[in-house]
Amino acid sequence: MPDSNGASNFIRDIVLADHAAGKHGGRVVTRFPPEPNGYLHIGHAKSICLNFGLAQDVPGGVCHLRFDDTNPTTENPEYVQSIQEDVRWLGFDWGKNRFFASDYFERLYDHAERLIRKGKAYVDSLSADDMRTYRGTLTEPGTNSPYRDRPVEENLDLFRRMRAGAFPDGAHVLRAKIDMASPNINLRDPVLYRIRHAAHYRTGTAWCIYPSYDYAHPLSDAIEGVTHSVCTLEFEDHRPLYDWVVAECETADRPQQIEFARLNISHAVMSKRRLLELVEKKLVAGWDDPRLPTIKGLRRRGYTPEAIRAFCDHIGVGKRDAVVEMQLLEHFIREDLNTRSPRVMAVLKPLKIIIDNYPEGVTEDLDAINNPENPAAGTRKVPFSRMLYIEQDDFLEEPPKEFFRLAPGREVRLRYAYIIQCTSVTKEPSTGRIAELHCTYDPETRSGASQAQRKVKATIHWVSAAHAVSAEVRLYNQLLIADQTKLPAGHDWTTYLNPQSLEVLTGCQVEPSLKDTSPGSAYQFERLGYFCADPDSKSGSPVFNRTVSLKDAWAKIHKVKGSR
RNA sequence: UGGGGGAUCGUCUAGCGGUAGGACGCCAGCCUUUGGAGCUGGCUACCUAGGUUCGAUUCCUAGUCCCCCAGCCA
Repeated sequence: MPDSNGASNFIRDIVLADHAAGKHGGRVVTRFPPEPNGYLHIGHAKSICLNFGLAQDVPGGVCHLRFDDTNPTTENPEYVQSIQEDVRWLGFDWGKNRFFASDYFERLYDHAERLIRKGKAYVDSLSADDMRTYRGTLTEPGTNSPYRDRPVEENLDLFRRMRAGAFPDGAHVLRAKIDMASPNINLRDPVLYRIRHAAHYRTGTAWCIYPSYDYAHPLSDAIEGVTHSVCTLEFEDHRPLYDWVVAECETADRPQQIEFARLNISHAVMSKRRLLELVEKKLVAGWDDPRLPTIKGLRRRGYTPEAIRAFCDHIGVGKRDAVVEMQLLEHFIREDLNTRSPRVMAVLKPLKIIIDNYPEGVTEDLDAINNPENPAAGTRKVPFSRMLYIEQDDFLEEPPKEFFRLAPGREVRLRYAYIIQCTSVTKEPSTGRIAELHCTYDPETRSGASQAQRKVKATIHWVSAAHAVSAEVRLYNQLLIADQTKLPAGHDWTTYLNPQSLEVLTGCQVEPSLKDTSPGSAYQFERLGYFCADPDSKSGSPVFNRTVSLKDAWAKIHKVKGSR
């Protein structure tokens, strides 16, 4: 069923059909089940939008937030905290339905003993290496472990002693007794429990055996009454095992696993392993570095939850591997910010100009439109005075044919102000670099005045030198790698990172209205792009992160396109 | 050469028996107190080969290619 934009969501179709047919008694319960071993990224956003969206699609639908914390060595409370913040920030609410797989450890254990009694699970004492050998290969069947036929009582005794801490790590595991000859390797007696003498961030040292994903996940779903358990494609092979666990444990609820294709974004580092490596090697400032596609990184860049949700809605939910272009994500943040972000003037690389015929000590407050797309945003006053800054790129001493901005003798309009003419160029004696420009202005050309309609070939932005606020601007690129899916074997992927991923511009001049900007708010700097006042900046002066440039703005500026 | 999935514009994605639509992107033009935004027009696709059919992207058959699986990770 196509949504407003035409993107498909086959899982929604299934859920809607099940709901209409009265399956599961008409209940719809989904869950977002992150392992708290890292920060959430845009790929998780797809899953979050999907699962919470499904619950919203039917009356009475609910979506749980469940932490799949069955591996004590990788998980910690910081991640739990950040995950919750991000889900909320994205605009979703799990209400009272926050769960932890670790809360089910006792019940999971009970079910395991029952499986043993049913003869459906056994304690294996093979080493990890031997177990691998016995498992066979993709093309050859496995072999039964010599421990496979241990009597139930011995299994029970061993398993209880495993729990009691009688054995070191790796001495034994609990395995499901299914079929060592199955063509599906996941069914060749998968491990249900392993011994790990490690402290868990929630259960401490209460346990030294921990359930595996394949055992804990389906059971946790069933315990919570989840009806539709949505996961990614790589778990398709696990579905028979998922169903086996649910069936053999004879739970009241029988959840259904449905798989979809995970999100890939071109040129973005999306694997948790790599993100963690970037953070740990301090190649980025942290999980919230604006160069990362983490939710927190996107937030610092000025991405809005609305834009991310619209993006997730647009890309659809299917089963084919797909790589979405970064430009599509950027399109959605532009579209969103275009309607809501105020336009302001800022000069990233200042060039001082002096209006020689403008009186000294005089300041005019000129009216500027806050958002042409939204008249309700109103206007603001921008101070104008004798000494101004313009963008270095807006002046060329020897302009080529196609350059229509300021040059010696040339006229140009200052946005919301006057038409000025460049009369002379002053250079630094030592370096020969341009120090400042002298200009004259035409008083009749002020906005609204008699000559205001006079046409000139270009309009440029500016700020008053005496009133401007000095700011730091950080131009972030995404961290690029050559091809995230086809990294040559044996290469250190970090060598593929974009070396120009961060450019810090100090001494930028922004209009005074930005002096006390609220953290996290986004602006459109005229012609320069969208910028977000860094939500977490500790600096005294304003710091702006580039959200995304105006569409192709940089390329066009440098192309010095011809007349308009 | 085992099993499980998947193949429609450059990219995502509709159509599921009547010869392909949308979005991103790109190109051209219009407009503009910035070249942004907006507007107009254009661009390129049904994996291959057979078959069924008046007619197939849609059905059948055989291939091809891509992805996933041999953690006591999730």
